[in-house]
Amino acid sequence: MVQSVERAISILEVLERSSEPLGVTEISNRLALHKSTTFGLLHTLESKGFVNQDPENGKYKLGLRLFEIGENVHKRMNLRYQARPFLQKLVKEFNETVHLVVKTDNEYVYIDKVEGPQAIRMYSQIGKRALMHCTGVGKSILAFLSEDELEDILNSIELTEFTPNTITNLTQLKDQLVKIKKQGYSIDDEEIEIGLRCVAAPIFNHNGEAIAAISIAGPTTRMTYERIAELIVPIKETALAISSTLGCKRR
Amino acid sequence: MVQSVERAISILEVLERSSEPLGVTEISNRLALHKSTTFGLLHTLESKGFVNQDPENGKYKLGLRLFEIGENVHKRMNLRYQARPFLQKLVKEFNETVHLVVKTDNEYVYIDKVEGPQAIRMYSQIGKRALMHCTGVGKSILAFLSEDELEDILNSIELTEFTPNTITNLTQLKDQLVKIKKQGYSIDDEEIEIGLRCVAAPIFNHNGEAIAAISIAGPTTRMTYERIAELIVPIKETALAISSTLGCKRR
DNA sequence: AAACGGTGTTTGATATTATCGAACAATGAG
DNA sequence: CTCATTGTTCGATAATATCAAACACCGTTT
Repeated sequence: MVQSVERAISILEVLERSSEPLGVTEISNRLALHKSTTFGLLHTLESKGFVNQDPENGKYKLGLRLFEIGENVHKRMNLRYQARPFLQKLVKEFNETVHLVVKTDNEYVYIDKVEGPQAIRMYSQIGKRALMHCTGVGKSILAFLSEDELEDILNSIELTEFTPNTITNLTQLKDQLVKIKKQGYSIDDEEIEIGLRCVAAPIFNHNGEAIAAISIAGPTTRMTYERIAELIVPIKETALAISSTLGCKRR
Repeated sequence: MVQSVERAISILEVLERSSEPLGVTEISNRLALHKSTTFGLLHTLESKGFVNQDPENGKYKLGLRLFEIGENVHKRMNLRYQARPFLQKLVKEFNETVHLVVKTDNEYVYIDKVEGPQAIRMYSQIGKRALMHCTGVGKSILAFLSEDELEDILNSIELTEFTPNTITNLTQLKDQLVKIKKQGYSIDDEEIEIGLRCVAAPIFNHNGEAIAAISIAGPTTRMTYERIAELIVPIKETALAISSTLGCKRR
């Protein structure tokens, strides 16, 4: 491990967590570094555009170059761009927030969303992780993993309870995953948050592997069971359409 | 300057430029580094999620963490999120591609776009720079800069000719900027690319400073002068609406 | 106006680390 | 099985990053 690089990245992370720009001394205090060490690291990061210093008050913030590289990372994933029109079509048709989650290693990350026009919406943040055992998208990907992969994941996550509806029993979760695999979609029935319900379906790549999922979510006042029933076919169709763009042969 | 940090960032940039994952040896060759040096740097970057190694073939690519931080940078700018619904409304209404460009230091960067449904569209890349003298967004921000700021920028850019319509004469450009300021919008009339026309308007922050711009662009076959005339009021209104969300008092 | 406190910035000695040479492990091709 | 290439490891040391000390700058207080 290269300590200097670790320190530089720690500086980026401090700035990421901070809601406002920070000065050399403040960053040094937070990371227990000498001021001149911090200054040298910042100078290097600044020369590459990773941070910017406000000439007015000398404080530092994250630079646009990170956005450029980050956007490049995202474009590389290909999925968000191809999926975007499909998400927009769903929102247009059903007026509820639609999410796209991608599976990476052992994490599921929200990489896009198109919000519905309603004032009451599901809150989520692009770039943040999706929980696997108690979200529609999480369960719909889990259901299509190989048994080995599923075991690995189930051995590594905690079935934390968020609401009385959260599935915290492993056997019950597995049973539900079997059902989800059979029906081709999953429902989050107030499992992560009381008052929030969604329906989700998995997206497959050209090898037929579940690599992502989409969901339509909303408050239970609108997301009634009747409404959910109406959404099943469209969300499955949309997930399949996206899968097709990824080269997946129709199942 | 901290050499190790420079090297680590150079690795990220090599991976950014590469269309496919790269191995340790390849990265070392491109950066003239020793393999074990490169390996140490990659190991550190990987531990922080900045790169990932494909266990199948040992090759490295940019990691999702960069996307997370990059998205955070972007959210910090506030603009893209608040502007997005306005852009979507314009696209819905006029069926042409809409762009959002933000001004940072002496650069203008595309930070969002909503593409119209038409097959023939203006090509642009999020995160890339917008030219200042020959794009609608560029000119519409230039027109509202302070004289000092404008002089600095005009002294630093080259009025490169892209088409016979590109303004390459400084006096002519200044004259047009005066006109743009008066009318509150700008037009790119096949100045950056033959066959491409757009109308743009500036966005102001709470201090009344032009910090961004939006544009509607399309091929001249659809973007006729009649069409342009129809778009002026809506794009100015939209830019003003976005400015209002940023706290700008109506001018 | 001067003093004070705090921050950003600079410089050079040296403590510490990053580098690299050598070697090994792993893998795919022949 | 052999060979070539790449990824990975390890430790000596060359080179760098670190930090102590000091300075420049700026806003606040007296």
